[in-house]
Amino acid sequence: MGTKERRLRDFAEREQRFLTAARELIVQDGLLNLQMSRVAEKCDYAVGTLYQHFVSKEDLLLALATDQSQGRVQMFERVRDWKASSRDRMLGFALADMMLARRCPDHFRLLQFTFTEVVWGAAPEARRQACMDMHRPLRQATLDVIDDALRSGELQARGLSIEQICLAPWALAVGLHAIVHHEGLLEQYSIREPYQLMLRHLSDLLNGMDWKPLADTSDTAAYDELAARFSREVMNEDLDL
Amino acid sequence: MGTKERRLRDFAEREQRFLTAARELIVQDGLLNLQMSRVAEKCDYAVGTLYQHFVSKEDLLLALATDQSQGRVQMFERVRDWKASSRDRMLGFALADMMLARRCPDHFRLLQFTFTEVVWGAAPEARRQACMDMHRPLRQATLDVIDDALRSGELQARGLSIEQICLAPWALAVGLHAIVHHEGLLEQYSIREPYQLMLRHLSDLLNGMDWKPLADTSDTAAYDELAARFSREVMNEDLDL
DNA sequence: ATCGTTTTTTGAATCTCATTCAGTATGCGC
DNA sequence: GCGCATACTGAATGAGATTCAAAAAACGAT
Repeated sequence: MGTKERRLRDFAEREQRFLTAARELIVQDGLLNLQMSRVAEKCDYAVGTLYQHFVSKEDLLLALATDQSQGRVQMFERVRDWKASSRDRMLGFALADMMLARRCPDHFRLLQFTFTEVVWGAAPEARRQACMDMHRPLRQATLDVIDDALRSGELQARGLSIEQICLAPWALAVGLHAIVHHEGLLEQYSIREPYQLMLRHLSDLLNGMDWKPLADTSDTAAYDELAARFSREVMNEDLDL
Repeated sequence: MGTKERRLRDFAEREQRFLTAARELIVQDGLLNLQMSRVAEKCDYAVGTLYQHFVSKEDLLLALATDQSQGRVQMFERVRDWKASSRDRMLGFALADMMLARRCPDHFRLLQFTFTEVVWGAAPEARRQACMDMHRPLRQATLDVIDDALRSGELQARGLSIEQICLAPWALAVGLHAIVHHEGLLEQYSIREPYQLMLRHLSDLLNGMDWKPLADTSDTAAYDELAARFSREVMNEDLDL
């Protein structure tokens, strides 16, 4: 019976349309002004139909954040499989985020908001689980690279687990995204290229962890070169720092 | 004319009572369930009176976050003035945050929420400004320590401004707070003592920046010792890691 | 102390959405 | 074409933030 399958496919398709509409509305009017009825209207459906997909607004937001993360996950996996040193791949994760942040800064803002107690706590358990599941490979990619580094001897565990090691670059990245997307903050402190700076700080951190080969972190040309290689070999695109 | 002054004092006092009530309600029922009418009721005032102080819920939340930051600012200033190496003082900032996070984890959750586009963008400009003003000395304390380090030669700028250097530990801290306060996340990855780990990662970062004197970051006893000294000399209290 | 004026407080009414659900339509097997 | 099941609809509901006209309190001059 193919009927049921088609139904399911249609349903999934419609869900995507809702998510796309929501994304567009957020870009247009800001997260602040997102209204459920507008999302439904934009897709020419009644609100009730929208609520067949998402039991609440928080549910929708978390679903959107999860959906948007797909691209990021894929990027991270490509970075993991990149033919580059473990160290360069760690920087590669940061480069991937840089690209993404350029392409759609709203994604990180949404992520920040949905991870807030208010939204996360109000979303249904199933959706939270789905969000975690979506992010698992992203995290795994990072852990894999750390594991590679340990195995190859480029990095010493010094008593830490892979997860514990991972916390450092992870926190650095999360923090930077939060700071960057908090409008008006960085301008005030006259920091122009936060993500470029981020590469350097991450590199300093890796040096501090004694992650071989150690780098001269003040060599800005090296970052440009790495970025160029990254866009060529990972993105097949141009990325101007 | 003392009347006007007294009015102002009373007004400010009442504002504090509203903020305290809000804080208590948040602790009790969670940020999610905070209601303006409850805050007013708890103080035996009508909602309208509450709205004389805060033009919106967002305004109240941001005011609360700002108010709660006072203690943190004072701590940071005490750390800056601590008779310790610039490096230890940087770790001291992290220790101060650790204490605060223990005492009232809600503070960081609230901060995270208010810095979200949705709240920040909906709060009135004046309140945003007040929040920034409150945080300025906090940031300044960090910048001062970095400046000390540069002057004493414990740290080399290597082409970066003080603000740019500051971004690294700042992002690390913000990121860690965000991760820690996102419930259910760390447990999943079996990280038990994130803040303790944080000290080590921060220390690694400082090593990577070549911040003298370089430390053996795997020497956990050293952190305990530092923490003990911190509680004795900065807090005059006991802090168990 | 009394009165007119100004300021503050009040809380019921209003308004804005998110959310629901009784009614309607549509699809499907017979 | 019929009857059942499933999906869709959007007006009605509900929760809670916000407003504002009326009431009360504070003030200050007489």
